Parts: sequence; C-alpha cells; structure tokens
Amino acid sequence: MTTINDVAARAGVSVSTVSRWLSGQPVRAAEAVRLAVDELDYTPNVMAQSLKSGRRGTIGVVVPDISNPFFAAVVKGLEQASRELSFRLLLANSDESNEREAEILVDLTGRVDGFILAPAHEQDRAPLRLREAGIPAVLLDREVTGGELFDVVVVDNVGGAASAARHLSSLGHTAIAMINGPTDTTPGRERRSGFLASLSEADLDLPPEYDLTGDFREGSGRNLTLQLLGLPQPPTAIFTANNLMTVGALKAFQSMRVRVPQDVSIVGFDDLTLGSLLQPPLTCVARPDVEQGALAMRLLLSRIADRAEDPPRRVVLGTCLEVRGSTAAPRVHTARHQPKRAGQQTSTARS
Amino acid sequence: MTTINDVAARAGVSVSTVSRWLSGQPVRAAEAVRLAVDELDYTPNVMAQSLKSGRRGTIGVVVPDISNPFFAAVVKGLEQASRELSFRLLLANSDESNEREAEILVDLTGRVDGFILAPAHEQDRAPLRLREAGIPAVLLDREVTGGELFDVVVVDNVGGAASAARHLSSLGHTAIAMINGPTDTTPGRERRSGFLASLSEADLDLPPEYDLTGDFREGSGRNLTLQLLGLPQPPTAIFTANNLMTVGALKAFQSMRVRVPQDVSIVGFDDLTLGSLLQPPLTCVARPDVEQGALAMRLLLSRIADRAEDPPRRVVLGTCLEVRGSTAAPRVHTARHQPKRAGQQTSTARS
DNA sequence: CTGAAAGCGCTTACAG
DNA sequence: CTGAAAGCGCTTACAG
Repeated sequence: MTTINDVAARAGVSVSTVSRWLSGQPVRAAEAVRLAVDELDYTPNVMAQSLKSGRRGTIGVVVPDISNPFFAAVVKGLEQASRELSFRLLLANSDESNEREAEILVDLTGRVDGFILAPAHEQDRAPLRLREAGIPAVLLDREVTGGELFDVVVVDNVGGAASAARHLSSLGHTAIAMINGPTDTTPGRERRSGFLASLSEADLDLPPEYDLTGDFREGSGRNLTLQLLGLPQPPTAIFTANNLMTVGALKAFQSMRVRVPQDVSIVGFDDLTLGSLLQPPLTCVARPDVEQGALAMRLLLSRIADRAEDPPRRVVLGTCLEVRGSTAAPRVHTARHQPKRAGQQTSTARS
Repeated sequence: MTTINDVAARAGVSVSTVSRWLSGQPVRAAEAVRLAVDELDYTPNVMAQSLKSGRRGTIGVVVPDISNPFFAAVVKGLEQASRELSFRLLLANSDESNEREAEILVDLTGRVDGFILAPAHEQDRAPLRLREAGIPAVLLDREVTGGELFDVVVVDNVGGAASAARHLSSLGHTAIAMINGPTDTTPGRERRSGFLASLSEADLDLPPEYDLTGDFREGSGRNLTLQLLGLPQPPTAIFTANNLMTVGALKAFQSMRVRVPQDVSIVGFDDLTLGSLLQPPLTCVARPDVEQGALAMRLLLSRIADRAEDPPRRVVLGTCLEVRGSTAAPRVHTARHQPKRAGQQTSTARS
C-alpha cells in the first residue's frame, strides 16, 4: 500500500502539499506531485480521509422490500442521483420489520452522512433518534409520527385512492371492497382514508366484511381476495392498495375462475410491469417511482451540503388513474342468486 | 462525540482495556467498562476501527440493472446473507455500461472487503484488476474472459436455452426465431449456443433474419419482435433470452394484435411475476434468484474469512422449463399465405 | 504557497 | 489480565 508519505518523498515536497494538491488547492509543485501520484499509482486511503474529515460520502438507504418493483425502481433513482454528486449507497432491507429497521439504523449510523428511509411503521421510534443525533434524513413514501422535522417525499395517497373509489362508484358499483395495507403505515392509512372519503361522497359505505387489511405482500392479497369471494354477498368491485396485493388478487381470481370485469372489477394502487398486457389490462393508480427516488436523494444531498437549518421540506407527488379493462359496470347486484337468470348470464358471459 | 478515552477515564481503566472489552476479550473490570459505555452511550467510531484493522465490514455489489426484477431478487438474497454475517452492502448500478462499471470498481475499492459483481460485458478488464489487487470477488450471473480465478455463481444457460429449443421443435415448429442478449455477455453467449445446439440436434437452423440480438431491455425485445412480425415469412415461434425482452415481445404482440399461441408461440428465459396470469400463461425457463444471491454472498464471505487460497469455486444452478400456454403446435407453415384456407383458420382461432 | 506538527479515534504488539 | 506507546493514513490550523 503506497501512502501519501511515499508520494511526498518521491515528489520532494511535504505531505501537506500532496494533500492540498489532492483536494484541488493550488500548489507550486503540482506537476511533480501529479507525476509521483501517477508513477506510484497512489490512491488515498478513504478510511483515513473519513476519520479526519468526518465525511463519509455514503448515504444509507433503508427500504421495506427491495424485491418490490416499486422500491427497486426507487433505488434506481436514488443510485443515479447519488452518483451525480459522488455519493454511494449503503443499502439495507428492513423486510417490513421495525426491529430490523432499528438495528439497521444503529448499524449504519457512523458509516453514512445521511439516510433515505421508508419506515416499516408510522410508530417507529428509531428514526426520531436520527434527528436527535443530528443526522440528515429524508423519509420516502412513508412517514413516521412525530417526524414533522424530517424532509419528506411522498405520493398523494389520499387523492389516488379517492380517484379509484370515484371511478368504481361512477361505474355504478355499490358493493365495493378494499384490501388495504397495514394502517400503521402511511400508505395504508392514507389510502384508506382517501378511499373511504370518496365512497361516502357517493353515499356508499364500507361494511366490515368488505374492509380488509393485508400486509402489502402478495400472499395477503390472494388470501383476502379468496375471503371476499367466499362471502354470501361478494363485492362487485375490489380496490387493492398496492402492486403486490393486486398480483395476489389476480391470482386468486384465476384460481377461482372468476372473470374480470364480468364477475368483479378490480383497480389497484401502483401499476404493474405487465399491467397493460393482462387480459383484461389492469386499471390502476399509477405514480412516479424512479423520479421519486431521484428527488428524495437530491433533497437529502442539498440538505447535507448547505447544512442550513432550513425548515423541513415536504414533496407530494401526484398520481394518475389509468382506466383500462379491469373495471366495468357491475351486473345486477344479486344476479348470481337468481337462478331464473342464470341462463341469460351465462350466454352473455360467453358471447 | 464520546470517544474511547472518555469511557476509559470514566471506568478508571486504560483505553487498551476498553478496546479489549469491546472486542469481547476477557477483562477484569468488565462491569465498570460496561457501565461507563452505557452511561456515556458510547459507540465506537467505525472509521477509526477500519483504519486500524483494515476491515471494512462492507461488500460492494455491482449489478447491470437494479430495476430488473431478477437482479432485485438477487440483491434481496445478497442482503439477507450478508446481514447474517454482519456485513453491509454498498450497492451500485452499472446500467449495462462497462465504463460505468470500471468507475464504480475504482470508487468502491478501498471501501469494501470484497465484491459481488455481475459484469456488463465478458471483455471487461476492470474486474481483472480486482484480482491483481488481491480483492476477493465473486462473479454472479455473468463472467469475464480471463477471470478463471474468480469464484463464480451462474445458471445453466446452455441447458436452459436448449430445453426451450427442444420444447419448440418437439411441438413441430421449424420456423423458430431467437431474440438474444448481447453475445459479449455470458448469458447472451451461452443461451445462444445452447439454443443453436439444440436446434441443430433437431436438424433445424437459425437463418440470419431469425437470429436477432437485443440488449436485454424491454425496448429491444419490442422492436426486434416487430421486425420479426414484418418479415415475409414470420417465424411461428420465438425464444426471448431474458425477462425484459420477453415483456417487450409480448407488448409487440399486443400492439400488432398477434395471437399467442395461435399465430406465434413464445418461450422466454426467466419467469415473470405475472407470467402465470397472462392470457395465455407464459411458457418459460425459470431459475432461482434470491437463492443465487444468497449463495454468492456466502461464497464471498467464506472466502474473506478463510483467506485460504483455495482453488476458485464454480457453482452452476439448474433451470426448469415451465410449460404453460404460450407455446403450442404451429399451424401449417405457409397457412397465412394460402387465401383458400383463411376461413378455416379464422374459425379455428375463434372457437 | 509551504512545511512541521498535532491529532482524528482506534488497535495492537510490547513489556510487565 | 493490564497499561504506555506507537502508529493506521490522512487533514488542517499554525507559523512562516
């Protein structure tokens, strides 16, 4: 390992001079230093630099599920934006667990200059300690109670869910169910409230048996959909509150040979890679992902650069309802309970 | 910032003793040290520890595209396995660019104890410098010429592609096309050779107009499929060499209203999240992903732990052909050029 | 612009 | 088991 001392000796200057040259300051023996660095193939020891300067050049990124396509896209945006300003990403997966998240935070603190965090739950206390410790952090996609002092980049969950509810009710649905994420997460809480508000504007309510809570993963979307389908009065439309649960719902439909949108309409929060390729194509609430990551990273890095105690910034990104083929007007509500109409239904369905 | 000196003073011992206690060595004043650490809420400075010990506790991970679901799953496996042994992940996205990859490698060297690398191209020279520098690295999913000394975890590309070709030829297809990835990548080269070998076993060949090369991204899959569809003699079956290009092909089919499998059969390398939900469900060559990541990480960490110069290890994971609905026997080869049979075709297709 | 010197916070032989 | 001391490789006032 060649050190700054070797370079200094070779260039015939002091280590101070080499250090200055490295940091871009004007130096008389610039050429000699450059030559020595080249010949010795010298690279500064990053750990030593960090120890002295206190800068780590690294951002901690904590997401609940890196294999969720939404977060994968977010991480792509984070990586791009961080690269532009010569920062690196220390990535960790909390697996939707607040314990794991807390561990990660203490583990990474001291290795990073700041955090991008999508907390597992809104009640997580661990992120608050970041603020106390004066470590810059921006919350992404999810917030935390008591975290008013954090910079935040989120999506308009309320508006997005409301647009889904409005769409379904305007089609004439009255038996509408929701498969929501945990209400102790920001998306779960906000999508629920937006959906409910929009339903009640249409004078509809959400009976308990239609008001289901999953965990944002595929399995729960599947199981809760099966549960809905088994009801004496199944809903004619379902809103699934994120991409993975939508996938689960679609798989449940397939296994039960339920036809979309003839038997049931579905609208999901989040688009799917193959959403437009499905038969029928999926109606969904789309939103930016890569851009959200890039935005959050720029916000964090500017916060780190100008350590100014500017007031916390809050960015809310818009959603877009993509109306495709998985939603349609309901059939007469109790149709499937009227044997005399069965023939008619069937022929309609097969035409 | 409280330091080891503060703890030593408070506990009434030397810093050596505190340092020993921290590293788990037996110490007489253990209780006093523990108390001081607790009261002072002391956390060792990681940078200082690294500077002295030379250990960084971090693994560099370089993938071509983090938003590709395959690599997202791999990263999930990498993260899990690294966590088990108290290592962290410095993640970077080379964006399929070898220049970017080379930059990343020099940027991360000095910050990590080893690399997990999926090289952009097989001719990349940058990874070889890792070996020269004595930095442990395992190649994942992709290899590099001259990299025989690296540990490697790959999938049986040849066998997987061969099974796809065998499947198509056994269905009776003779006009089979391939949309491959760059042949300067391991998957591109090997999937091509496996596919070709299996075709020639069936006495089939791959004419130039059926032998297309994309870039493993969705856009190229789409464009090349459109190109195939525009041929005077379009193929009756297509093999797409990765998940993203398969998505592109499916979108091309949809936009051209080409019916699968009636008009054309498709088999893709890699399963898709919604693969089984498509209409028809996608026939594909499936393979492990999370497990591949976990395996590669364990290999690397064991290499770092026992710095033993064991001979390089090479792990080849198996694939599994999932026969679903997107492949079927071809219609009579020149059917669409025989107007007299058009009526028959149509009625068959609609039944 | 420059060099000598102190020090960032730790670990690790060394001698007890 | 323990402490004093050297040193990991750098950066940064300090005095010229």
